[in-house]
Amino acid sequence: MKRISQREIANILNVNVSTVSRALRGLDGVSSELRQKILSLAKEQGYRPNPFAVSLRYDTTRTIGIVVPDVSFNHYAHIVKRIESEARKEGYMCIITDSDDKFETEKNCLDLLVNMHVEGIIICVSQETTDFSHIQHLRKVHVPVVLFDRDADVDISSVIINDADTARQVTENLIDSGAKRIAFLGGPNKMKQTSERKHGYLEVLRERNIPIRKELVKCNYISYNSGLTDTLELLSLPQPPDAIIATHGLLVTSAMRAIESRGLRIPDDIQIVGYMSDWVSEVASPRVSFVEQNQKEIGVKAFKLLFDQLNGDTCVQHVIVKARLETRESTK
Amino acid sequence: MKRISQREIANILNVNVSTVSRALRGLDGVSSELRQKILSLAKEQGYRPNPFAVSLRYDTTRTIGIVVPDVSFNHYAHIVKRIESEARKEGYMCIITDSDDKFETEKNCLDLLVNMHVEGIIICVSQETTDFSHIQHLRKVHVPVVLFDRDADVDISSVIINDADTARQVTENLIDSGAKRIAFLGGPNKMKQTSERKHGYLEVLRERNIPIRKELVKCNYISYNSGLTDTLELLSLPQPPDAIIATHGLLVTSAMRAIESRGLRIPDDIQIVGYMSDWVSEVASPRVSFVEQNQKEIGVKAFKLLFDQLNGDTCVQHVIVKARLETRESTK
DNA sequence: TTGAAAGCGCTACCAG
DNA sequence: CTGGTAGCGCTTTCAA
Repeated sequence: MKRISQREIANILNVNVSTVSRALRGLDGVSSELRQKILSLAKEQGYRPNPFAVSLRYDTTRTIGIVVPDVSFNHYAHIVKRIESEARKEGYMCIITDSDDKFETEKNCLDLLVNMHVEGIIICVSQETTDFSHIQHLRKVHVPVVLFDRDADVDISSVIINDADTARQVTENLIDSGAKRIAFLGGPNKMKQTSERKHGYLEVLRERNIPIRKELVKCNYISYNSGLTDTLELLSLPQPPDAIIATHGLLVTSAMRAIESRGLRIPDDIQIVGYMSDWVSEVASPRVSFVEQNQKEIGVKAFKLLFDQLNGDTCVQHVIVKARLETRESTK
Repeated sequence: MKRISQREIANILNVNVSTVSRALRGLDGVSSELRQKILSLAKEQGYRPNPFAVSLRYDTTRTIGIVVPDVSFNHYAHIVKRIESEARKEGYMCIITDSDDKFETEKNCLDLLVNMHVEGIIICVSQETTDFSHIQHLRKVHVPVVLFDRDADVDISSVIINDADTARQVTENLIDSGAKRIAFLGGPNKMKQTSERKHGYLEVLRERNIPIRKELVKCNYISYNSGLTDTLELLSLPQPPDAIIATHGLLVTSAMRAIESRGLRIPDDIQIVGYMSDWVSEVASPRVSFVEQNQKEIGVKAFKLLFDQLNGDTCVQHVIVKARLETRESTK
């Protein structure tokens, strides 16, 4: 019981394939009785158009590619899920790839996607990515690209949150609740996301005349282990921090473990605020005050930007999705 | 700068496409100098084979479909990620769909996948699914299927964990640590996964001569809210439970919230064990004793089962991935 | 060693 | 209203 094709339907009914094609697509030029016969046979035999033949014919794949540092990470999983559903509404399929937050793997992902002839790509670059030439190359071969979550000073459309601004909110909030020595736990300094957030943090410290102590700023590779190590170092300082800002979910959870391992209480001994998803904040105990990033909107906007480009819009757009601090129990 | 095709290469070099095709694929029958010319031109022009033409030609799509109740849920995200990487090793692409844990959406997902002419499908059915005819239908149209995580008494290959056995381990462990009134928080009774786990739980109670109190067994729709409601009801009983077994991540976290809202302490006032991913257990506080489900192995085995079928193996296999209790801080 | 032609499933165009 | 045909990019078979 193989799948039936238009040609086979045509043969059975002794008509031409082109007639079958028209009938199946509801085009004019087929008598209604013949159309009925064709449609009912197609239905009976479970006819499904072959999308590969259609793609080949139209030279269009109706497929887009997604690259994320880790699909199983809550934040990205939610964004990807939303991009998918938006894409499907417009008849696009998604190919999802995982760069493992590594530059080399990211290049492989893009290569795979280009091989698959995707019509566009939505990507959150790896934390290692400082050279964007592989992405800019995509535009040369006419593959529209949208960056999200992490962008850079390149001429490519992007969707990010108001990074510096949220860091300001967080820092001010901590100061207002009595924190004197706020530590900053970020990603690599070369990531614009990190530098922006750090900038917001430093700005507020300056405004409030709080001395900036660079031993309280830890910007290293983002991973659970480095978060653990960095936090333990912070807690071992002669004057340890009484608050921590962590710019990534992994850094939040690892920092909390480090704090716990030292027998300190949150928020009494030390406060913590993280950039993390609401759901993870809710699971943690105490619930973590967090920067709500609205993954749904990021997903929607990212697809929209790509969709516009797919439809011929050539201007580069930078969308800022407003994120805001949500206080829970890890701050005073 | 359009993508270049074999024909164009052939035209430029004044040779035939078939020669180009052979050269590009490294087949015999091309002089090495001509092959060199072809390869270098292809490279220079960034030639990429059109996978749609190849698929059409071979009548094979090298694509498989995945259906899960919620891609953004940690447990499934990890399994999907693993299936993807296994599939890629064998040259298969994955189309990932999300049934939202609903029967109707699940049918739509399958329809979409069949339309895309996937060569096989790996699916975790929704909690609403009791009728498996839509899945059995797939076999009629020669689309191999593998169930995972949740199976049923149907003649389809599957990968699940040792459900009843893990429930036994959990129950025994709780009894040994002094629990007298163990509640069971499960999914719908019609789900085999639930009934198996419940069976293990009840069996141990009988063996240990512990009276079975049916008000301690709550098997309803799986959701955060129902978990909350059910747990609050449990805690309001004249003789509330001193331990809870929760068979789904959502039920674990909601139960913990309910417990917290009543001002009870874990594990002193009430113990809890959950079927959840290690990562979520690690984030929670106290760390939750959990049934380690080894998502990687589930993913690997699920793809292997499908791959075997794709290669002509017709026998139905049921694989049991050994899960085991990992005790943390939520039990004594 | 190279070329020519057919065909995968579908659609578009032109003819009857 | 219906049929015939060419062609999307690729591979395969047969012929030169």
